[in-house]
Amino acid sequence: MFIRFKNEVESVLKTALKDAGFKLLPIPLEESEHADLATSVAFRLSPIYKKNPVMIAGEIKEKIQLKENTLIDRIEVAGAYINFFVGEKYLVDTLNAIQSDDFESMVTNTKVIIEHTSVNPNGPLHVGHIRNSIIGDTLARILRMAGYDVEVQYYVNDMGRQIAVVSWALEQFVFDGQKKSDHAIADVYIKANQVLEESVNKKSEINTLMQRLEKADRAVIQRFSKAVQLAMDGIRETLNRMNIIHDRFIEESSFVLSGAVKEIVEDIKKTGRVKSDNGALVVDLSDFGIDKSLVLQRSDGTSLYSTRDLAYHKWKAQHCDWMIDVLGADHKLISTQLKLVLRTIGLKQPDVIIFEFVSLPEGSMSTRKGMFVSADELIDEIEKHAYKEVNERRPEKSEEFKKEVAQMIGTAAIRYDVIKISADKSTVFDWREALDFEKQGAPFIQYAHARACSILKKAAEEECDFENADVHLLNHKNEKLLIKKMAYLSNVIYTAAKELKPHILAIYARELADAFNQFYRDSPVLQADENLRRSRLMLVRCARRRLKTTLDTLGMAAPEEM
RNA sequence: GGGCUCGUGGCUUAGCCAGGAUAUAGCGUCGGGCUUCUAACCCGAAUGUCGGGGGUUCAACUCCCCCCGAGCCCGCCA
Repeated sequence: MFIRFKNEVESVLKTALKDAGFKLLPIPLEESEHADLATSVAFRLSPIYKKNPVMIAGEIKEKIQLKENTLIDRIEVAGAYINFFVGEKYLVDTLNAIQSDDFESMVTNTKVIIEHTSVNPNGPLHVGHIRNSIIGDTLARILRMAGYDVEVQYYVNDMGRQIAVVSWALEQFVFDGQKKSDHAIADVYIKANQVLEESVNKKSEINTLMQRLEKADRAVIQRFSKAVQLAMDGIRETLNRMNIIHDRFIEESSFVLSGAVKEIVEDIKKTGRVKSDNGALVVDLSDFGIDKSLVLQRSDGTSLYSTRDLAYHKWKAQHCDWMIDVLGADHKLISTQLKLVLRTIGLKQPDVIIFEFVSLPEGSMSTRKGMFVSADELIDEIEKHAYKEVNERRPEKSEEFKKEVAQMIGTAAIRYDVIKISADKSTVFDWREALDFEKQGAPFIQYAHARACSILKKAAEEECDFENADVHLLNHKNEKLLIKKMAYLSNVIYTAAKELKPHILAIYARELADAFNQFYRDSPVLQADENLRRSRLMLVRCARRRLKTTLDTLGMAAPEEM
């Protein structure tokens, strides 16, 4: 509903500006505590017309003509600001829209392929990787909510050097079948790297494996695929625990086997940018200000990650309208190179979301060195802590209930802590911080939802008929603020989708829960007189829906009781 | 050495791209609130040279330049 209000303000302002004889310029609109929407456009016009901005604001206000059925209730000039306020109609329309499940989606028929996580299958996901997964998954949910047709893909690296090392390692060391398979893979991978670091001969065994693979050697393909499967099974399980969903897993090798990699190398050669450098093929991008040329092919003829990634992106470009990749900060240069190459061969380029690194207090994480905190470890720990919390608060409940709730708030807490931080901030993983349930995180939001559910459950069935609920009775300050906050959701979804910034939804969720808690404190529902009680019940139902939608979009469970 | 990103109360953090009304919130600290729909809640207080310096502007956390600090990257790894 807020979007509609904003559009109306924009539209009447534009007309008023013209009618007052001012030049049209982009109208700055801001939300502030002084108004539902304010503009400082008079300040901008002031130097152009050499006129007092306060006078300009007055002149513009005079010319504003409200249409029928408008959401704008009143307009005030304060200093040089023009302030717009919503009225009762806005509140009524908002509740009606929520009642009829009418979410303003704004996009249709746009196919988006979003790729995220795509971690090498050489070990389990660690706490750095899940930043990628959580950003990607949340964004996918936001885009869907905004009306896009979204397909989420995991690009499986099943033929890089690291996988060659894993497949080699499986034959050198004992694989611990008792362990979760991705963790067991990491064990042998770490050992193999220790050995390889000291032995040149063994390194050449890896090279031989890579060459045989590129030539589609059956036995080698089998070996690699077995190694990849073991790791991927474990990775999928972890993703599943965190409610992270991929629609498709695309194997890197498929682009080599199908000939797509050879094809794209030819495409790129046609641009005249490809040179031979000591037998390797490199692409020159210096005219774009990138001094580092991109290596397409090793001197032994095998392809590289970037080459196969180019083939993958060509395929994606042909199958969607918008590509989004979520990548770690180490991919900044390579993703820029990839985009430029795609551009030179006339293909669509992806929007790349770069997230900065998560490191440990001891330094950066490395699967190869065995320096990491796995996502499984974190989930196990947080669920243990969550269980303790539930057990303290609801000792009377069943074991099953406690476990289920612990699980719901545990993974949500992880997701919230990760998503609330802007992607371009690097962070340091801290156990104490990660397991802290006192802060206003996911459980705070989930608790507001549970409170709403509890009220609704206690109200008798027949009372939940809201045909006759009178919205006009909801005139307490906090009731209005709650409705306004609910009206704002579509705007948050839209902005988060457009700017690819999922963290703003996390912040909104906390504000929405906060607004509900304010209402909860001041407006008793079940004890209120009949008509007021019905109105407030309806408000609770709407709030519950909004909280649930918000939690769903953040990939967090919405417990009815906790 | 070069490139990209970040630097906001003790700690974590929003706002910066599209400059404007007293700089956002959480944790922690201090004080208060459960006979009332779940206190995983609520209310109040203290705490800021928005890394430093210059510049642009009527107006700078926001834009430009320089410096300092941190992270990431800099061809045949991914």
